[in-house]
Amino acid sequence: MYSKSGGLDIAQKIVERSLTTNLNVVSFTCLLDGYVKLGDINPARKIFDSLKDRDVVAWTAMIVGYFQNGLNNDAIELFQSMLTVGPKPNNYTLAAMLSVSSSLASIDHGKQIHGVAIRSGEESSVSVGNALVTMYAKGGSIQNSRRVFDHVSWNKDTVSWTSMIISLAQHGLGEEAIELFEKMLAIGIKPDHITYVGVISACTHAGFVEQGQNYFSLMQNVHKIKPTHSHYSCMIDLFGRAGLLQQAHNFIEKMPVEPDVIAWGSLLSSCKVHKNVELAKIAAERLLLIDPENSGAYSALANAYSACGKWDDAARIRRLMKDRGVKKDQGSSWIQIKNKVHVFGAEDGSHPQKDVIYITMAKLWKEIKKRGFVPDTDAVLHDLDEEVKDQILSRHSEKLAIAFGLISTPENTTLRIMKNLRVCNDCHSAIKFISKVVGREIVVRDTTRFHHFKDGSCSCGDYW
DNA sequence: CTAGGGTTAG
Repeated sequence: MYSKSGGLDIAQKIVERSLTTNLNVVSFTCLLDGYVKLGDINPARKIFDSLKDRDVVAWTAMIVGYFQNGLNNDAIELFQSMLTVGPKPNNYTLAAMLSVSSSLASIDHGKQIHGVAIRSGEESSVSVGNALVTMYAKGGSIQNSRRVFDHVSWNKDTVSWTSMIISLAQHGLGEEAIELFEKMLAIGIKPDHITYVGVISACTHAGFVEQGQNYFSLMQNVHKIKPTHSHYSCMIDLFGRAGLLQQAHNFIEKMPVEPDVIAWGSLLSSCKVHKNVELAKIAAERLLLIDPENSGAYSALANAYSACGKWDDAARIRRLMKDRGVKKDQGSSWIQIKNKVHVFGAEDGSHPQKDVIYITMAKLWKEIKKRGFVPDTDAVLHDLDEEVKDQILSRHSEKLAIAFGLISTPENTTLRIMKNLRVCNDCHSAIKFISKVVGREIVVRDTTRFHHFKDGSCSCGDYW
């Protein structure tokens, strides 16, 4: 029965357990956890429901199970019933719930869990502290991350330092991230392979190519960490974003492991930024060999062609993509106003206040163009009239979310926007202007990082 | 038996 899909391990675990303990909560929680690891959440829940004496570990295992299988709402629901009818959450439970919070649209939930952690005296537990640092950073407040890191009295370990370094890097504070890494080394905390992913990526986003290379050597020679695919990809990204495409290409061709999707994807996106069609073709072809379903490869390749006006080639790629049935993910942005999350797609006409939103955006669009903003019509993938392109750009989801935020909040309020994809070039430039025109701070969360727009510039220093 | 940190892209 357990012979397939790794089930043998579970069976073995149970047998071992039942030899050393009585066959009760512990063994069943072990079984529950086994199902969770296989992604079989329903049988896991059945076991949980059938348990008579659920202890804190069983509750936590079930909550974690939901989280790891992407079922945030179920995790939250179960945690809430744990608070009323279950045992007191421990540091494992709270750390897991903070991870759940990190992936939500609003920071409020995370703050509530922080409150629970303080009241139960778990704030200074390492795992809770680490999760707090990440939760606040992903929620947009790097200040709060730093506050936890610096002022909560706790025994910080490698994960703590790594979390803070990565958080700083994601907020465009590459120099501070590197400073912190140096401090970490100075006081004798050992970096591990993930620390180095963060450090090299910090160098990448700060444009420190040479320093990134030095750290890559340090990692191998001093800390004896063997580079993984992640590190090689980080290095390609380091060269590529800096525009050193030849170096990036050399690196990928001669690195000692087979380049993966991320490696080629990274090179491809750099080719797009620096408009190198020839290399983009090579990268995209190699990428599609490994992963023919990769919508990003088609889009990026089409994008590279569009960027230099090769419309026919761009159209050919889009057709190929369609023929192969590969779907492009739709971009969407959302903003929380009071207790409601408002979601926008590109050219979204579904919001009840769409008219006011469009009018607001049109006004802003005019105003920022007057101040020198030039729409990046190259970013539009089709061969259309400039005027139509212009309108498509002005209705990207993040711009609509911002327009809505502006009319729904008092002056000077910081706007916090979330987006499911990377912010496009045009939006990035437009939002800089908007922040200046309306005198507001606008924080936009990408899939992976933060942009703090203020007074006409962005924290990423346009290096993202 | 339960926990915390990750690089590309759309």
